[in-house]
Amino acid sequence: GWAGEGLGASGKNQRVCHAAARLEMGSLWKEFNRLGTEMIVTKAGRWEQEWPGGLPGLGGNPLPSHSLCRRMFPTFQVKLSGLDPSADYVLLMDFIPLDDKRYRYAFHSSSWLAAGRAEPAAPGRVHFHPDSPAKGAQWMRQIVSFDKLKLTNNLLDDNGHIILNSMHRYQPRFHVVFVDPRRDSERFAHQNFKSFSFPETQFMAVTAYQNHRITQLKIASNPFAKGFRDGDPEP
Amino acid sequence: GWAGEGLGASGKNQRVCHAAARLEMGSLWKEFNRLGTEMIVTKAGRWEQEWPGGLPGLGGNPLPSHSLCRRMFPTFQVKLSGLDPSADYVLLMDFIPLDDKRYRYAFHSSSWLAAGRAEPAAPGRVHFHPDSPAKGAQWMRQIVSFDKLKLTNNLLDDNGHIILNSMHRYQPRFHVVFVDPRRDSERFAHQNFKSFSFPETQFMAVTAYQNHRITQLKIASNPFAKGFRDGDPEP
DNA sequence: CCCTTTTCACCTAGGTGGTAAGAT
DNA sequence: ATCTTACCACCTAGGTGAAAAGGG
Repeated sequence: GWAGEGLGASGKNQRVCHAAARLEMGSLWKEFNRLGTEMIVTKAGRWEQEWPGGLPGLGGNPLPSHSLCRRMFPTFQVKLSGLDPSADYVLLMDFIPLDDKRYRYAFHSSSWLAAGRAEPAAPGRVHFHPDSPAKGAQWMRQIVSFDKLKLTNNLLDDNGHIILNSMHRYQPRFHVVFVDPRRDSERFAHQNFKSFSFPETQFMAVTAYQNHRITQLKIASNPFAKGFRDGDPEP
Repeated sequence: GWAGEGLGASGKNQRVCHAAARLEMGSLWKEFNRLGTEMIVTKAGRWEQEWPGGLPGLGGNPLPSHSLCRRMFPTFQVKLSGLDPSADYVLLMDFIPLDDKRYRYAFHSSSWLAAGRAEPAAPGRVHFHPDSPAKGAQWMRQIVSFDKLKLTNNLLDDNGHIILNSMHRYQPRFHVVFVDPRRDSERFAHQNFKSFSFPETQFMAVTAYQNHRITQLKIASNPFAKGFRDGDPEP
């Protein structure tokens, strides 16, 4: 029989097997997905700002006022339920290649075309939600937002950002991990997490927007892009 | 003898008895303290923004774009050492009245005068550092900054801010609390924390600055007040 | 008179896509 | 030709003390 921590029918720990995640802003994600979501990736963590050959008289590098790496928009946000309110959980995200292709955008037909095999995959990083670890009760209290997550195409990034290849497609994944207090918790690692993938959140990584309708939807829906909106304000 | 968790000579748990905290920006604190540090307290959490009698046609209150409660300047920041890197700690602050007096500022003599007994003390709140709980290693890795801590004179504040009486003197206190994993940890609560008070951080709560030299030092040293600086820039 | 509240211009800090130049 | 980078104006968000208005 199963002793100690109870296991659900799925072979998962009871602390995670009932966990459920609802994607927030689902209609916005679907609107982007219908057009083919694009997410900007840039280089420029701190190291990028070094003077090419060093510059005498200046101690250290002129650090940029803010990191130039880009967040996702829409932001990945979920409403959680089914957690044990008093148990500890870590929440994290990763990004998996949707295929092994490289793409290019055909402007004349306004469509994406496969253009060869994928480049070598970047080191597979994960992004821990900065509030981790926290109790189930706290995670379920309100929407969990991954708005600190940043994307880069810099293979040498040392700021812990998510590294993606431009012109490749990705599927964001979301993981709920129960922090098992048992001494030999490693033995149960495979039972202690539950993962979620929302197909409407898949996207193409780009260094500049290709599809003009994506650009327009970003401008229309991202508050930080308000400066590029034409007249017609809609409240 | 002492069984289980070891206790130091102080009767404190070994996890906290070696903890040490160094106040950051000590010279700036001392400069303020020499003049008599003042900290602004305001009302205006969200509830303050309600329309007096309610306004038809508007769903809910017009929430302010940002809370009007004020942070401390200088910010209370410490560098920690002597923690157990792998143990969990909660860090928090509270504020204790330095005496039972009310004060007024005599402009002619540029000095503070006692002016009667203290008003009833506000409910004694604490401010948990938002990264709590975290491992000793993480707390010790870099300076711990209480820059999210906000002060208010609103006795009915429901945003969890620190409530202080204007024209009263306070001593900030800093507490390191070991998160005891034992079932009966309540029994050891008195052994599991260590507190720190830095005399140079004591201050007078005010609704508007009284001492002009304090105002000038705030303007000179707080980046957010740069707009009020006269010429002479000093890098 | 003393103290508090409100509103404001002016900052810090950082998230947008546009644009032109650069790289391959 | 295609893709990437650097810099920019223009936003959001929010932390300053000044000044005027308000209240006892």
